[in-house]
Amino acid sequence: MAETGADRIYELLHADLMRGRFEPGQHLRSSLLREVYECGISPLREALHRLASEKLVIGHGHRGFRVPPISGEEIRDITSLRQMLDIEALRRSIEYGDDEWEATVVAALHRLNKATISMTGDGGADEWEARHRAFHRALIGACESPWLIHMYDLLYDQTERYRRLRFSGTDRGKLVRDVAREHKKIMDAVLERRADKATSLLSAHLEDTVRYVLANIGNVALVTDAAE
Amino acid sequence: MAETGADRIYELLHADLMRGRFEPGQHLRSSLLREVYECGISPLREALHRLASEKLVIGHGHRGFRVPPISGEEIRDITSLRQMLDIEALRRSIEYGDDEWEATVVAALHRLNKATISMTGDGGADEWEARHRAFHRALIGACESPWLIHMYDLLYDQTERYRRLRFSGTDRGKLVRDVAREHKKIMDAVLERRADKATSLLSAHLEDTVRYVLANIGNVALVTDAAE
DNA sequence: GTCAACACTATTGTCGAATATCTTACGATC
DNA sequence: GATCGTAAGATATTCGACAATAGTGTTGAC
Repeated sequence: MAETGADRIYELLHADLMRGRFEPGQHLRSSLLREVYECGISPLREALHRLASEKLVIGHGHRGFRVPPISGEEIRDITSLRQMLDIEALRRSIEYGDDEWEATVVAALHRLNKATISMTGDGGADEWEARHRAFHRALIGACESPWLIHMYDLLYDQTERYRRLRFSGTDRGKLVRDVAREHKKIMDAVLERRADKATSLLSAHLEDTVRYVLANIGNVALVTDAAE
Repeated sequence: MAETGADRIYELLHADLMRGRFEPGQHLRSSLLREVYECGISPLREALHRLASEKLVIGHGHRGFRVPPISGEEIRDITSLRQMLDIEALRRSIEYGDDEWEATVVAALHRLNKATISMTGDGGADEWEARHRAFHRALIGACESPWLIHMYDLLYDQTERYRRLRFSGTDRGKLVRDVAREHKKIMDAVLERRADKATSLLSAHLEDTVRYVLANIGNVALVTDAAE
C-alpha cells in the first residue's frame, strides 16, 4: 500500500491521530516521532506537512508541529459542513447507484455489525472504526463525484478524531448498539430509494454524534490544557 | 509571511502552478525546481507534499511529482461542488454580515475593477487574479465558518488553475470586461440582501467560467499530451 | 524585588552525501 | 523481427551532520 517510507509514516501517524494516541495540543517532537515510527527526519517531516495540509496537525514555523486543539465550535462547524456534503453525496448515490452499489452497502453494514458484536478491547475499536468508515463511504460511493468524495473524506477524518477522543465514563458499548439501529434505518431507506428519508436520517445521525461529543467535551478540556 | 524556507517555496510554487508556468502533466523534476527556486531538496519536497495533499500536484511513489492533467469532467465536478459551497457560504454571509463586511466587499470590487482597467501584460494578470480572488473571498467572508472557507479555498485554487490555462486565440480583455458586469450584479444583490438572487447570480457566474474552460479545453489537450 | 539583557540548551529546519528505485538502451534468445 | 532479461544511467528517497531559531534560566542593574 505505502509505496514510500513517508507514505508509511503518514498512514501510521494518521491512524494514531485518529485513535487519539496523542493528546490535543500536544507538541509532536521530531525526536519522539522518530523513535515511535523508527525513521529519519526527512520522511517524517514530509508526512507531517501532508497532515498539516489536512489539518490533522498544525505546523508553526520553527516551532514544529502540534496536535490541533479541540473546540465545541469547531466540531459544530465541521458537522454542519459534513451534513451538507453527505446529504448531497447520498442523494446522488441514490440517484445513480445500481444493484452492485446496493450490494456493497449491504455488505459493509454486515461487516460493521459483526464488528459491533465482537468488539472487545482497544484493538476491536480500531477494527470497528475501519468498518464504520467503510460503511459510510459505501453509502456515498455511487455519487460519481471524486471531488465530493475527497472533501467528504477530509471532513470524516475530523469528525472521527473528535468522536474518538477519550471521554471518561461513557458506555461505549451502548453507544455503539444505538448507532447500529440508526445505520440499519439509513440503509433501509437507501434500499427503498427514498432519498429524502435517507438523507434526513443521515443528517440526524451526524447530529447525534456532535451532541455526544459536545456532551462529553467538558471532560477533555482538562486534558487539552494539561497537554505539554 | 513565509516563516520558513519550505513555506516560501510552497507559496512560489503555488503561484507558479496557478499561473500555468508548468504544463499539465509535466514532470516536476527536483533538479529543475531546485534551480528555479534556489533551494535544497528538503524544503522543496515538503512543499511538494503539501501541494500534493491539495491536489495541485500529483505524487507517484519513487517517480516524483507531476502537474495534474486536466479534464473536462474534472472541472465540471469541481464547479458543481463549488457552486454548492459558494451558495451556502454566500447565503450565510448575507445573513450574518454587517456593515463592515459590506464595506470590504465594495472595496474589493473597486480594487478589482481598477486592475481590470489597467490590466496589460502578464504581470497585470497576476495582480488581477489576486484581486479577483480577494473579491470572491470577501463575498463569503462573513459566513462565520472557518471550515467552509477552507474548503472554498481548496476548490477556488482548482478552478483558478483551469481558468488560467493558456488558451490560444481567446480575447482575454473582453472576457474580463464581461465578468466585471457579473461581479457588479452579484454585489448589488448582496448589498440589497437578496440572498436568492445573489446566490443564483453567483452560481451562473461559476457556470460561465466552466463553459469558457470547456469551450477552450480542446486546444490545451494537445499541450497535455505533448508534456514530457 | 522586578525587569531586561545575555548566554545556554533544546529543537527545528536545511544541506550534501549515500542508498534505493525506476527508466532506458542494449543485446541475447526464441 | 519480436520479446525478454540485463546492465547502465537518471532520478527519487532517505540518512546523518550542520546551521538557525526559539525557549529557558541566570545574572546584574535599577
